[in-house]
Amino acid sequence: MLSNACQYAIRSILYLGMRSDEEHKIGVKVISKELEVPQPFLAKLLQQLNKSNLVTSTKGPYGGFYLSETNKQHTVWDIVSLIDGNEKFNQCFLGLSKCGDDNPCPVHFTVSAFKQKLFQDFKEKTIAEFVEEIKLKGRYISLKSFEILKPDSDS
Amino acid sequence: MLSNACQYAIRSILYLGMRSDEEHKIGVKVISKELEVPQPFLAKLLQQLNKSNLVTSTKGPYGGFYLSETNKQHTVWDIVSLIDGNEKFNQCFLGLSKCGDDNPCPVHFTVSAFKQKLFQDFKEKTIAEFVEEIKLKGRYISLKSFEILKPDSDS
DNA sequence: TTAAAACAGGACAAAAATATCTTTTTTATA
DNA sequence: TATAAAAAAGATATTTTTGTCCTGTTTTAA
Ligand code: FES
Ligand code: FES
Repeated sequence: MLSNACQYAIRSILYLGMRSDEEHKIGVKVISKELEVPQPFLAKLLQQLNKSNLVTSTKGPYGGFYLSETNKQHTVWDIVSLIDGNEKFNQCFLGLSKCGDDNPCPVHFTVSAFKQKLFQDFKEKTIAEFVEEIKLKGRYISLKSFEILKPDSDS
Repeated sequence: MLSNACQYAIRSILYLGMRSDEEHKIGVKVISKELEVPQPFLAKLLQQLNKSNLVTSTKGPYGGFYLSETNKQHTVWDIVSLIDGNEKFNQCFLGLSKCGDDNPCPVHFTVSAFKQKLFQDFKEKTIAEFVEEIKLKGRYISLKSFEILKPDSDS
């Protein structure tokens, strides 16, 4: 449903939301290892995210990526629409040119409710809120290193 | 979510379910025009579907594709798993290697319920039942030619 | 001042998905 | 039996997505 690029982007941003701030920047190398994402590909992605103000970066020794408070006020939807385009959740599941209650395809009513819900979730919840929930309820964004993102594993 | 190929396949089969039987076969040319799907690509697809017994075909003049009664007893899931593989609805929305209630990603519980539901729908309902519903409730599988698939438009 | 660390940017490469073309086989029927 | 219509099959082409490589630029600690 989402492209690899988009999945990488979301996970990276959530990761940065969990682990970084202006005093603790994280380099591409670390992020790509932790999340098991191809490094050069991720580098490109982060560039793009940086340009669109979804992440912040600084160069030089001790440089790296982090989420500023402003960055954290963005939503997952901002990521999706940047990477995968903003028609992602308007499209018909069977590829018809128009999706709507007035000309529903055979699975429209099964799919539609869900799309709405997910869309809202993505559009309303800020990154900050997602991060909060991850910390609280324990969600995973990497399988490699379970512990780093479990609740209570952080200071 | 589904590949183009898979969407084409589902729509073609539903179309055949609506309009064809052993006495009324339909050629690739017609199907591709009606559904607005690239012809040679569809031809390949139908070959594949034929091999897997999801559609039936005969060569020669007055030949074409149709759904036998056996074909109609298959499910949409059979199509999806053939074309897109049977992991399609087991995969994590964010691309994590394992998807499950025990190690949920941040959107797992939003997505999971839906996936279950759609999966069931696709797995339980036969093509015949889908076709029935299309006829009864009026569902679209092509936008180009609305009328051909609306209820009451057929004999 | 300098060297290393890190991001930035452009060009390139590989793989997968999508689409097309050409030839062969089958078959109804004139 | 010849012919034409249609699918089957295999080879090829295009596009998109994904991934890599190399060189440059900025920053900063020593
Ligand atoms: S019309 Fe197909 S999902 Fe809405
Ligand atoms: S773990 Fe991500 S969708 Fe289930």
